[in-house]
Amino acid sequence: MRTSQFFLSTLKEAPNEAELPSHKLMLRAGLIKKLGSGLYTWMPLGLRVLRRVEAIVREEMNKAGALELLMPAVQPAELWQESGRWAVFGPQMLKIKDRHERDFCFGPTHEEVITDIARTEIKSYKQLPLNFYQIQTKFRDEIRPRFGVMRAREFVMKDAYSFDVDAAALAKTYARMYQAYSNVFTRLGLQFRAVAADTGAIGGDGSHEFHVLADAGEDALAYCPTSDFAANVELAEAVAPAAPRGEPTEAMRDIDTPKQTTCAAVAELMGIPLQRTIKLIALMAGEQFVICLLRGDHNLNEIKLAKIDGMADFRFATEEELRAFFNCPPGFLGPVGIDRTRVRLIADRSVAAMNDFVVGANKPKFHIAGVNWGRDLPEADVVADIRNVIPGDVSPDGKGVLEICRGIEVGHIFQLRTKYSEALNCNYLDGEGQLQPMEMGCYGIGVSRIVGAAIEQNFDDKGIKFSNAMAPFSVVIVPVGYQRSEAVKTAADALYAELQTQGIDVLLDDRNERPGVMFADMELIGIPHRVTIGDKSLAEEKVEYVSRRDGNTELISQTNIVATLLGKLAQ
RNA sequence: CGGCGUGUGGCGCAGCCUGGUAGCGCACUUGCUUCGGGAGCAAGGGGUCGGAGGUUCGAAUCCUCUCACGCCGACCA
Repeated sequence: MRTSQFFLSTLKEAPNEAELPSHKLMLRAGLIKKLGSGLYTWMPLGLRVLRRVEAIVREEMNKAGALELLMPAVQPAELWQESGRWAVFGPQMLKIKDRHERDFCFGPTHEEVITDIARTEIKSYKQLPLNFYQIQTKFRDEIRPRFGVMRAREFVMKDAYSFDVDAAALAKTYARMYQAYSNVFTRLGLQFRAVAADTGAIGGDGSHEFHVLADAGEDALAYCPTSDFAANVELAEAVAPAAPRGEPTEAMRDIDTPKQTTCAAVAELMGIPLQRTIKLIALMAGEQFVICLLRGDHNLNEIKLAKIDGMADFRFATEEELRAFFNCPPGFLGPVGIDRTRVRLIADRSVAAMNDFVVGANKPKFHIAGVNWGRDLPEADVVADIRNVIPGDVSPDGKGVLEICRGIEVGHIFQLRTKYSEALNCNYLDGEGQLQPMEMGCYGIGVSRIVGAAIEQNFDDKGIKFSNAMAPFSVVIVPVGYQRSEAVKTAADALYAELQTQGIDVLLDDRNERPGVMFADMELIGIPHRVTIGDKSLAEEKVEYVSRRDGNTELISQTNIVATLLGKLAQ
């Protein structure tokens, strides 16, 4: 492609709607253009990137035995009413009516449609297993669209749905998808991690999220650098302290804390580590007043808490409820001297193992130090893991210490089991002629989100650094003086033609621009390999090669440049 | 949904407080010069100031309503 025949629209300044580097760069490079909140046009340059991601996803899905189809983006309400999700999905679903006032939605996902296909098409175990996928535009009316294509309302997703005869067969399909996903992200040249994800009501170890590692990620991940453990922070187990609780060594005493209403402030005043303080969180579970105790440096994990018996439906106590129970303002609350018949006390495992700790005194402007279980207050009613892990915690697999990083979720694989097949009567006949619900799995990849995530992970002050696999063009030829020097024009045209016959996606910048403009544009849009052709080096029958990724420059003879580029692209 | 903020040529902004000819940089067009890191000079084109209503002799500017967009939040005392 010649730039004179293409459409480039680069900007020096980013529109101020963008916050994240990737979002700014995508707008500046002219990859996308915003139409409305969460709605983006993929401009010709950006579409080339999107298509390359799609192509890799498609190849790996096909290789894993999945079959591509394409379902309607608009779906009738009846199917969703049948599965019960018409009401459940809520305002995230864009609902529309046709001219007959019949209800439809713009598909936020396709479980219902695919299950309908399966239940009418698949009758026998002999037809299984099957795995269908599509690359489709979805619409989810996000509460707050942001970060450009990373959290858009309309987006491109690859979604696959598998059907197996039983759980064991599903597990095999699942493992194959796990491998396919790893292949996709590896081929795209991304740093990623597969992490165990929350399986919600279905349970089991049947779900993994694939995250591209980036500081701007919306999810916090806990991982162990010395093993392969990785999990969403909400899900990672905080291992119980190995050492037994120490004996009391201090006497209980009041501490004057006139203004210290937080653990951190109290610890600072006393000159002690935050780890010796305990914070109290008051909740209501139905009519039951509940107190949770956490170490000062820990945070409550509501997902873990909700899994404790009787805590499925809890809420935070109001300030009135707090005052009614403690007769004390927030900021000085503690578990000592309270009426334990009226409260359920849940202690985190780390709290249960503490001695000589500091808590609120239940009177304004005072805390108590030197507090000990058994001696100063009865043991907790429940001891459980109710906190988020923090860096430095022991890894649940015992093979090291946890680190926390941030990630952008770009893939999610899930063993649905029979949730939808039972709801929608999606059954097959087994070898004994018995009707069985199909075992389903679903597997998503955020195709358009990947483009944003990849840029978030690979950019510098000049612009985007695309990998060979994702770049809109693999090589750009920048002739210096294309319109003035016959030698330059001849050499550039010859190289351009040769690279094209080699099947390389090459861009020839034949604009009558100054070199600086061409360099800056090509760096901004992230073409990984640049060949500069000018009179000076041509005199020695050489051209200049520059790598966008590391900035290295080499002078290469004209006879070797094609081979050199082929080598770079094969890496 | 709640809080805050922003809407002025394609992009980035000033002007608004204190009402009186709509401005700057980038981009765009033409000419000349320049030509290996976002050129210089000169001459141009392009804006119902988000929309509606109101106050006023006069509104980008003041008032009311509305729409769009953005940021933060929806949690721990």
